Amino acid sequence: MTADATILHADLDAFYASVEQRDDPGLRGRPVIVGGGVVLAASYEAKAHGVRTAMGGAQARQLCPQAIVVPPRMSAYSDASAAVFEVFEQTTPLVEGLSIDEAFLDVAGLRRISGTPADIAAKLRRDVLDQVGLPITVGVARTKFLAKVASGVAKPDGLLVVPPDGELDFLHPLKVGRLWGVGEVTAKKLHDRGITTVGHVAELPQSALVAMLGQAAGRHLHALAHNRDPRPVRVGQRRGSVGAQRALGSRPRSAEEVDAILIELVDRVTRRMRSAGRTGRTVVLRLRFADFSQVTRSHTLSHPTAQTHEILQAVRGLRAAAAPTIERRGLTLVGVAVGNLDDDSAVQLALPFDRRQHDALDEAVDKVRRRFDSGAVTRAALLGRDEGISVPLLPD
DNA sequence: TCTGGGGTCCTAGGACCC
DNA sequence: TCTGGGGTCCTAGGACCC
Repeated sequence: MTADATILHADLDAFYASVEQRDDPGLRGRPVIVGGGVVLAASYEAKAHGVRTAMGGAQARQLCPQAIVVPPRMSAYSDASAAVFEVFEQTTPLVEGLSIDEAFLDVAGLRRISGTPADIAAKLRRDVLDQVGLPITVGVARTKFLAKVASGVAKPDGLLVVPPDGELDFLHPLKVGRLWGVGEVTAKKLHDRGITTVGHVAELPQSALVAMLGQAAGRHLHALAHNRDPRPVRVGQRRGSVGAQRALGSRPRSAEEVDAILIELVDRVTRRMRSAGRTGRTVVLRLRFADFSQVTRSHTLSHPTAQTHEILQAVRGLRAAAAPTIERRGLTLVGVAVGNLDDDSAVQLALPFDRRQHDALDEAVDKVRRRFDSGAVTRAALLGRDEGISVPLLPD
Protein backbone atom coordinates (compact mmCIF):
# COMPACT_ATOMS: atom_id res chain seq x y z
CA MET A 1 0.00 0.00 0.00
CA THR A 2 1.22 3.43 -0.87
CA ALA A 3 -0.56 5.71 1.54
CA ASP A 4 -0.92 5.87 5.27
CA ALA A 5 -4.13 5.51 7.22
CA THR A 6 -4.80 9.22 7.81
CA ILE A 7 -8.56 9.57 7.48
CA LEU A 8 -10.60 9.65 10.66
CA HIS A 9 -14.33 9.01 10.81
CA ALA A 10 -15.66 10.42 14.06
CA ASP A 11 -19.16 9.40 15.06
CA LEU A 12 -20.95 10.35 18.27
CA ASP A 13 -22.52 7.39 20.05
CA ALA A 14 -26.33 7.31 20.30
CA PHE A 15 -26.05 11.06 19.95
CA TYR A 16 -29.43 12.43 21.12
CA ALA A 17 -29.65 9.87 23.91
CA SER A 18 -26.10 10.67 25.05
CA VAL A 19 -26.94 14.36 25.26
CA GLU A 20 -29.95 13.51 27.43
CA GLN A 21 -27.81 11.32 29.70
CA ARG A 22 -25.18 14.05 29.91
CA ASP A 23 -27.72 16.68 30.92
CA ASP A 24 -29.70 14.52 33.35
CA PRO A 25 -27.57 12.39 35.67
CA GLY A 26 -30.69 10.42 36.55
CA LEU A 27 -30.65 8.96 33.04
CA ARG A 28 -27.07 7.71 33.14
CA GLY A 29 -26.64 3.97 32.99
CA ARG A 30 -30.32 3.54 32.22
CA PRO A 31 -32.16 2.70 28.98
CA VAL A 32 -33.20 5.97 27.35
CA ILE A 33 -35.36 6.43 24.27
CA VAL A 34 -35.61 9.84 22.62
CA GLY A 35 -38.89 10.40 20.79
CA GLY A 36 -42.25 8.81 21.46
CA GLY A 37 -43.98 8.02 18.16
CA VAL A 38 -40.81 6.85 16.54
CA VAL A 39 -37.44 6.17 18.15
CA LEU A 40 -35.12 9.03 17.19
CA ALA A 41 -32.30 7.65 19.30
CA ALA A 42 -31.78 4.92 21.86
CA SER A 43 -29.06 4.72 24.50
CA TYR A 44 -26.88 1.63 24.43
CA GLU A 45 -28.71 0.33 27.49
CA ALA A 46 -31.91 0.43 25.42
CA LYS A 47 -30.20 -0.98 22.33
CA ALA A 48 -29.17 -3.98 24.42
CA HIS A 49 -32.88 -4.83 24.55
CA GLY A 50 -33.21 -4.65 20.77
CA VAL A 51 -34.47 -1.07 20.52
CA ARG A 52 -33.35 0.53 17.26
CA THR A 53 -33.46 3.97 15.72
CA ALA A 54 -36.56 4.58 13.53
CA MET A 55 -38.47 1.79 15.28
CA GLY A 56 -42.09 2.45 16.20
CA GLY A 57 -42.51 3.69 19.74
CA ALA A 58 -44.94 0.94 20.69
CA GLN A 59 -42.59 -1.81 19.63
CA ALA A 60 -39.70 -0.15 21.41
CA ARG A 61 -41.60 0.04 24.71
CA GLN A 62 -42.60 -3.57 24.33
CA LEU A 63 -38.97 -4.61 23.91
CA CYS A 64 -37.81 -2.44 26.79
CA PRO A 65 -40.66 -1.55 29.15
CA GLN A 66 -38.28 -0.06 31.71
CA ALA A 67 -36.93 2.47 29.20
CA ILE A 68 -37.27 6.14 30.01
CA VAL A 69 -38.83 7.95 27.06
CA VAL A 70 -37.92 11.61 26.70
CA PRO A 71 -39.09 14.15 24.12
CA PRO A 72 -36.43 15.42 21.72
CA ARG A 73 -34.67 18.74 22.44
CA MET A 74 -33.38 19.63 19.02
CA SER A 75 -31.70 22.88 20.02
CA ALA A 76 -29.66 21.09 22.71
CA TYR A 77 -28.48 18.66 20.05
CA SER A 78 -27.46 21.34 17.58
CA ASP A 79 -25.57 23.16 20.35
CA ALA A 80 -23.78 19.95 21.28
CA SER A 81 -23.03 19.28 17.63
CA ALA A 82 -21.54 22.74 17.16
CA ALA A 83 -19.32 22.23 20.22
CA VAL A 84 -18.11 18.88 18.90
CA PHE A 85 -17.38 20.32 15.47
CA GLU A 86 -15.29 22.98 17.19
CA VAL A 87 -13.15 20.22 18.65
CA PHE A 88 -12.88 18.71 15.17
CA GLU A 89 -11.69 22.05 13.79
CA GLN A 90 -9.13 22.33 16.57
CA THR A 91 -7.79 18.96 15.47
CA THR A 92 -7.44 19.66 11.75
CA PRO A 93 -8.76 22.20 9.27
CA LEU A 94 -9.76 19.36 6.93
CA VAL A 95 -13.18 18.50 8.33
CA GLU A 96 -16.07 17.25 6.23
CA GLY A 97 -19.34 17.09 8.16
CA LEU A 98 -21.66 14.25 7.14
CA SER A 99 -24.54 14.89 9.50
CA ILE A 100 -25.27 16.41 12.89
CA ASP A 101 -23.20 13.74 14.65
CA GLU A 102 -20.44 12.56 12.33
CA ALA A 103 -17.58 13.86 10.24
CA PHE A 104 -14.49 12.87 8.32
CA LEU A 105 -11.18 14.42 9.36
CA ASP A 106 -8.01 14.24 7.28
CA VAL A 107 -4.92 14.34 9.48
CA ALA A 108 -2.30 13.71 6.81
CA GLY A 109 0.58 16.06 7.36
CA LEU A 110 -0.04 16.51 11.08
CA ARG A 111 2.29 13.74 12.18
CA ARG A 112 5.15 15.99 13.23
CA ILE A 113 2.89 18.41 15.06
CA SER A 114 0.32 16.09 16.57
CA GLY A 115 1.65 12.55 16.35
CA THR A 116 0.34 9.50 14.53
CA PRO A 117 -3.27 9.31 13.32
CA ALA A 118 -3.94 6.86 16.16
CA ASP A 119 -2.56 9.39 18.68
CA ILE A 120 -4.67 12.14 17.15
CA ALA A 121 -7.77 9.97 17.21
CA ALA A 122 -7.23 9.07 20.86
CA LYS A 123 -6.77 12.72 21.78
CA LEU A 124 -9.85 13.69 19.79
CA ARG A 125 -11.92 11.24 21.81
CA ARG A 126 -10.54 12.61 25.08
CA ASP A 127 -11.13 16.21 23.97
CA VAL A 128 -14.74 15.59 22.97
CA LEU A 129 -15.39 13.88 26.29
CA ASP A 130 -13.60 16.57 28.33
CA GLN A 131 -14.91 19.61 26.49
CA VAL A 132 -18.42 18.51 25.48
CA GLY A 133 -19.07 15.54 27.77
CA LEU A 134 -20.03 13.08 25.05
CA PRO A 135 -18.64 9.67 24.06
CA ILE A 136 -17.43 9.43 20.48
CA THR A 137 -16.10 6.59 18.39
CA VAL A 138 -13.35 7.07 15.83
CA GLY A 139 -12.36 4.85 12.94
CA VAL A 140 -9.02 5.43 11.23
CA ALA A 141 -8.11 4.13 7.79
CA ARG A 142 -6.63 4.98 4.44
CA THR A 143 -10.02 5.70 2.80
CA LYS A 144 -13.22 7.38 3.89
CA PHE A 145 -15.24 4.27 3.36
CA LEU A 146 -12.98 2.08 5.50
CA ALA A 147 -12.76 4.70 8.22
CA LYS A 148 -16.54 4.76 8.40
CA VAL A 149 -16.78 0.99 8.47
CA ALA A 150 -14.14 0.97 11.20
CA SER A 151 -16.03 3.38 13.43
CA GLY A 152 -19.19 1.33 12.91
CA VAL A 153 -17.37 -1.80 14.04
CA ALA A 154 -15.70 -0.02 16.99
CA LYS A 155 -18.93 1.44 18.42
CA PRO A 156 -19.67 2.32 21.16
CA ASP A 157 -16.99 4.48 22.72
CA GLY A 158 -14.22 2.88 20.70
CA LEU A 159 -11.19 3.52 18.53
CA LEU A 160 -10.19 1.28 15.66
CA VAL A 161 -7.29 1.72 13.28
CA VAL A 162 -7.27 -0.33 10.08
CA PRO A 163 -3.64 -0.66 9.00
CA PRO A 164 -3.05 -0.34 5.25
CA ASP A 165 -1.69 -3.89 5.04
CA GLY A 166 -4.69 -5.37 6.82
CA GLU A 167 -7.55 -3.82 4.89
CA LEU A 168 -9.01 -6.79 3.05
CA ASP A 169 -8.55 -9.05 6.08
CA PHE A 170 -10.63 -6.57 8.03
CA LEU A 171 -13.20 -5.97 5.32
CA HIS A 172 -14.03 -9.31 3.74
CA PRO A 173 -15.46 -11.16 6.76
CA LEU A 174 -17.93 -8.32 7.44
CA LYS A 175 -21.64 -8.64 6.64
CA VAL A 176 -22.76 -6.95 3.41
CA GLY A 177 -24.96 -4.60 5.42
CA ARG A 178 -21.78 -2.89 6.63
CA LEU A 179 -21.15 -1.58 3.14
CA TRP A 180 -22.13 2.03 2.73
CA GLY A 181 -25.21 2.10 0.54
CA VAL A 182 -26.44 -1.39 1.34
CA GLY A 183 -29.76 -1.09 3.15
CA GLU A 184 -32.63 -3.46 3.65
CA VAL A 185 -33.63 -3.80 -0.01
CA THR A 186 -30.14 -4.33 -1.40
CA ALA A 187 -29.17 -6.66 1.45
CA LYS A 188 -32.17 -8.83 0.67
CA LYS A 189 -31.32 -8.97 -3.05
CA LEU A 190 -27.83 -10.10 -2.13
CA HIS A 191 -28.95 -12.56 0.55
CA ASP A 192 -31.37 -14.16 -1.91
CA ARG A 193 -28.34 -15.04 -4.00
CA GLY A 194 -26.38 -16.39 -1.07
CA ILE A 195 -24.20 -13.32 -0.77
CA THR A 196 -23.84 -12.45 2.89
CA THR A 197 -20.31 -11.12 3.38
CA VAL A 198 -18.22 -8.43 1.77
CA GLY A 199 -15.84 -11.19 0.68
CA HIS A 200 -18.68 -12.82 -1.28
CA VAL A 201 -19.37 -9.51 -3.02
CA ALA A 202 -15.69 -9.18 -3.90
CA GLU A 203 -15.79 -12.55 -5.67
CA LEU A 204 -18.43 -11.32 -8.11
CA PRO A 205 -17.57 -9.61 -11.38
CA GLN A 206 -18.78 -6.03 -11.59
CA SER A 207 -21.13 -6.97 -14.43
CA ALA A 208 -23.03 -9.35 -12.15
CA LEU A 209 -23.48 -6.67 -9.52
CA VAL A 210 -24.60 -4.15 -12.15
CA ALA A 211 -27.14 -6.66 -13.51
CA MET A 212 -28.41 -7.23 -9.98
CA LEU A 213 -28.49 -3.70 -8.62
CA GLY A 214 -28.18 -1.27 -11.53
CA GLN A 215 -25.29 0.68 -12.93
CA ALA A 216 -24.35 3.04 -10.14
CA ALA A 217 -25.10 0.79 -7.17
CA GLY A 218 -23.36 -2.17 -8.83
CA ARG A 219 -20.18 -0.25 -9.59
CA HIS A 220 -20.25 1.38 -6.18
CA LEU A 221 -20.49 -1.96 -4.39
CA HIS A 222 -17.85 -3.56 -6.56
CA ALA A 223 -15.45 -0.75 -5.78
CA LEU A 224 -16.13 -0.83 -2.05
CA ALA A 225 -15.80 -4.60 -1.79
CA HIS A 226 -12.37 -4.27 -3.38
CA ASN A 227 -11.63 -1.39 -1.09
CA ARG A 228 -11.39 1.20 -3.81
CA ASP A 229 -12.50 4.63 -2.61
CA PRO A 230 -10.49 7.55 -3.96
CA ARG A 231 -12.76 10.30 -2.57
CA PRO A 232 -10.84 12.96 -0.66
CA VAL A 233 -12.09 14.64 2.49
CA ARG A 234 -13.78 17.79 1.24
CA VAL A 235 -14.21 20.98 3.21
CA GLY A 236 -17.13 23.35 2.78
CA GLN A 237 -19.74 21.07 1.26
CA ARG A 238 -23.06 22.85 0.97
CA ARG A 239 -26.47 21.29 1.06
CA GLY A 240 -28.45 20.97 -2.15
CA SER A 241 -31.95 21.24 -0.75
CA VAL A 242 -33.86 22.56 2.23
CA GLY A 243 -37.07 20.97 3.42
CA ALA A 244 -39.59 20.64 6.21
CA GLN A 245 -42.36 18.15 6.74
CA ARG A 246 -45.05 17.24 9.21
CA ALA A 247 -46.82 14.02 10.03
CA LEU A 248 -50.55 14.55 10.42
CA GLY A 249 -51.69 11.37 12.12
CA SER A 250 -54.68 9.44 10.84
CA ARG A 251 -57.35 12.02 11.61
CA PRO A 252 -58.76 13.55 8.42
CA ARG A 253 -57.73 17.15 7.81
CA SER A 254 -59.72 19.87 6.16
CA ALA A 255 -58.36 21.70 3.15
CA GLU A 256 -57.96 24.79 5.34
CA GLU A 257 -55.98 22.89 7.95
CA VAL A 258 -53.67 21.47 5.30
CA ASP A 259 -53.19 24.91 3.79
CA ALA A 260 -52.31 26.37 7.18
CA ILE A 261 -49.71 23.65 7.69
CA LEU A 262 -48.28 24.26 4.23
CA ILE A 263 -47.91 27.95 5.02
CA GLU A 264 -45.98 27.08 8.18
CA LEU A 265 -43.74 24.64 6.37
CA VAL A 266 -43.01 27.05 3.52
CA ASP A 267 -42.29 29.80 6.01
CA ARG A 268 -39.87 27.58 7.93
CA VAL A 269 -38.06 26.55 4.76
CA THR A 270 -37.77 30.01 3.26
CA ARG A 271 -36.60 31.51 6.56
CA ARG A 272 -33.84 28.96 6.73
CA MET A 273 -32.92 29.62 3.11
CA ARG A 274 -32.77 33.37 3.62
CA SER A 275 -30.70 33.14 6.77
CA ALA A 276 -28.29 30.83 4.93
CA GLY A 277 -28.21 33.19 1.96
CA ARG A 278 -29.51 30.55 -0.42
CA THR A 279 -32.12 30.59 -3.17
CA GLY A 280 -33.61 27.70 -5.09
CA ARG A 281 -35.69 26.91 -8.14
CA THR A 282 -37.28 23.51 -7.68
CA VAL A 283 -40.24 23.30 -5.33
CA VAL A 284 -41.22 19.83 -4.14
CA LEU A 285 -44.45 18.83 -2.43
CA ARG A 286 -44.25 15.51 -0.62
CA LEU A 287 -47.38 13.62 0.35
CA ARG A 288 -47.78 10.46 2.33
CA PHE A 289 -51.03 8.54 2.62
CA ALA A 290 -52.83 6.28 5.04
CA ASP A 291 -51.22 3.16 3.56
CA PHE A 292 -47.79 4.79 3.95
CA SER A 293 -47.29 5.06 0.24
CA GLN A 294 -45.74 8.29 -0.88
CA VAL A 295 -45.71 10.62 -3.88
CA THR A 296 -43.87 13.78 -4.74
CA ARG A 297 -44.91 16.56 -7.06
CA SER A 298 -42.41 19.13 -8.17
CA HIS A 299 -42.23 22.31 -10.14
CA THR A 300 -39.21 24.21 -11.32
CA LEU A 301 -39.45 27.98 -11.32
CA SER A 302 -37.87 30.12 -14.01
CA HIS A 303 -35.72 31.96 -11.48
CA PRO A 304 -34.25 31.10 -8.08
CA THR A 305 -36.00 32.55 -5.06
CA ALA A 306 -36.25 32.39 -1.29
CA GLN A 307 -39.45 34.39 -1.12
CA THR A 308 -42.24 32.88 0.96
CA HIS A 309 -45.02 33.99 -1.34
CA GLU A 310 -43.42 32.63 -4.50
CA ILE A 311 -42.66 29.24 -2.99
CA LEU A 312 -46.08 29.10 -1.38
CA GLN A 313 -47.76 29.86 -4.68
CA ALA A 314 -45.91 26.98 -6.32
CA VAL A 315 -46.73 24.65 -3.43
CA ARG A 316 -50.41 25.54 -3.61
CA GLY A 317 -50.41 24.87 -7.35
CA LEU A 318 -48.86 21.44 -6.84
CA ARG A 319 -51.32 20.67 -4.10
CA ALA A 320 -54.30 21.69 -6.20
CA ALA A 321 -53.13 19.40 -9.00
CA ALA A 322 -52.78 16.53 -6.53
CA ALA A 323 -56.12 17.17 -4.83
CA PRO A 324 -57.94 14.14 -6.28
CA THR A 325 -55.16 11.81 -5.14
CA ILE A 326 -55.18 13.34 -1.68
CA GLU A 327 -58.95 13.00 -1.52
CA ARG A 328 -58.80 9.34 -2.47
CA ARG A 329 -55.91 8.08 -0.39
CA GLY A 330 -56.10 9.99 2.87
CA LEU A 331 -53.27 12.36 3.68
CA THR A 332 -51.01 11.50 6.65
CA LEU A 333 -47.93 13.61 5.97
CA VAL A 334 -47.09 16.75 4.05
CA GLY A 335 -43.64 18.04 3.25
CA VAL A 336 -42.18 20.94 1.34
CA ALA A 337 -38.66 21.11 -0.01
CA VAL A 338 -36.78 23.50 -2.22
CA GLY A 339 -33.98 22.06 -4.30
CA ASN A 340 -31.76 23.15 -7.11
CA LEU A 341 -30.22 25.54 -4.62
CA ASP A 342 -28.02 28.08 -6.24
CA ASP A 343 -24.61 28.45 -4.86
CA ASP A 344 -23.99 31.91 -3.57
CA SER A 345 -22.99 33.68 -6.70
CA ALA A 346 -21.48 37.09 -6.49
CA VAL A 347 -22.70 39.43 -9.17
CA GLN A 348 -20.66 42.53 -9.56
CA LEU A 349 -22.09 45.60 -11.12
CA ALA A 350 -19.22 47.99 -11.80
CA LEU A 351 -19.97 51.54 -12.84
CA PRO A 352 -17.61 54.37 -13.47
CA PHE A 353 -19.00 57.02 -11.24
CA ASP A 354 -18.58 60.70 -10.82
CA ARG A 355 -20.37 62.85 -8.36
CA ARG A 356 -22.96 64.02 -10.83
CA GLN A 357 -24.25 60.52 -11.41
CA HIS A 358 -26.28 60.00 -8.28
CA ASP A 359 -29.30 59.12 -10.36
CA ALA A 360 -27.46 56.31 -12.11
CA LEU A 361 -26.30 54.97 -8.77
CA ASP A 362 -29.77 55.18 -7.28
CA GLU A 363 -31.07 53.27 -10.25
CA ALA A 364 -28.47 50.52 -9.83
CA VAL A 365 -29.22 50.25 -6.12
CA ASP A 366 -32.94 50.03 -6.88
CA LYS A 367 -32.27 47.28 -9.34
CA VAL A 368 -30.40 45.29 -6.72
CA ARG A 369 -33.18 45.95 -4.20
CA ARG A 370 -35.82 44.66 -6.60
CA ARG A 371 -33.83 41.50 -7.14
CA PHE A 372 -33.56 41.16 -3.38
CA ASP A 373 -37.34 41.47 -3.11
CA SER A 374 -37.72 38.71 -5.66
CA GLY A 375 -35.34 36.56 -3.64
CA ALA A 376 -32.72 36.41 -6.38
CA VAL A 377 -30.28 38.50 -4.41
CA THR A 378 -29.73 37.77 -0.75
CA ARG A 379 -26.84 40.03 0.15
CA ALA A 380 -25.41 43.14 -1.41
CA ALA A 381 -22.78 45.70 -0.66
CA LEU A 382 -21.78 48.96 -2.20
CA LEU A 383 -18.10 49.05 -2.96
CA GLY A 384 -16.13 52.15 -3.77
CA ARG A 385 -12.82 51.63 -5.44
CA ASP A 386 -11.01 54.87 -4.81
CA GLU A 387 -12.21 55.29 -1.27
CA GLY A 388 -12.01 51.57 -0.54
CA ILE A 389 -15.40 51.58 1.11
CA SER A 390 -17.81 48.70 1.56
CA VAL A 391 -21.30 49.51 2.75
CA PRO A 392 -23.87 46.80 3.33
CA LEU A 393 -26.82 47.66 1.15
CA LEU A 394 -29.30 45.13 2.36
CA PRO A 395 -30.20 43.45 5.63
CA ASP A 396 -28.76 39.99 6.30
C1' DT B 1 -50.07 4.45 20.62
C1' DC B 2 -47.44 1.62 13.93
C1' DT B 3 -44.20 4.02 11.52
C1' DG B 4 -40.31 11.51 12.59
C1' DG B 5 -37.73 14.82 10.24
C1' DG B 6 -33.86 15.99 7.81
C1' DG B 7 -31.10 14.95 3.87
C1' DT B 8 -28.24 12.43 -0.49
C1' DC B 9 -27.84 10.09 -4.88
C1' DC B 10 -29.63 7.36 -8.80
C1' DT B 11 -32.93 5.86 -12.54
C1' DA B 12 -35.96 6.41 -16.23
C1' DG B 13 -38.86 8.60 -19.48
C1' DG B 14 -40.14 12.64 -22.10
C1' DA B 15 -39.31 17.27 -24.06
C1' DC B 16 -36.31 19.78 -26.53
C1' DC B 17 -32.16 21.19 -29.05
C1' DC B 18 -28.29 20.48 -32.23
C1' DT C 1 -39.10 10.96 -46.29
C1' DC C 2 -37.10 8.53 -42.79
C1' DT C 3 -33.69 8.04 -39.63
C1' DG C 4 -29.61 8.68 -36.23
C1' DG C 5 -26.99 10.14 -31.92
C1' DG C 6 -25.75 13.15 -28.07
C1' DG C 7 -26.72 16.28 -24.56
C1' DT C 8 -29.46 18.93 -21.06
C1' DC C 9 -33.39 19.82 -18.28
C1' DC C 10 -37.52 18.45 -15.92
C1' DT C 11 -40.54 15.26 -13.33
C1' DA C 12 -41.47 11.26 -10.47
C1' DG C 13 -40.12 7.58 -7.83
C1' DG C 14 -37.00 4.74 -5.01
C1' DA C 15 -33.09 3.37 -2.04
C1' DC C 16 -30.37 4.83 1.47
C1' DC C 17 -28.32 7.49 5.45
C1' DC C 18 -28.49 9.67 10.23
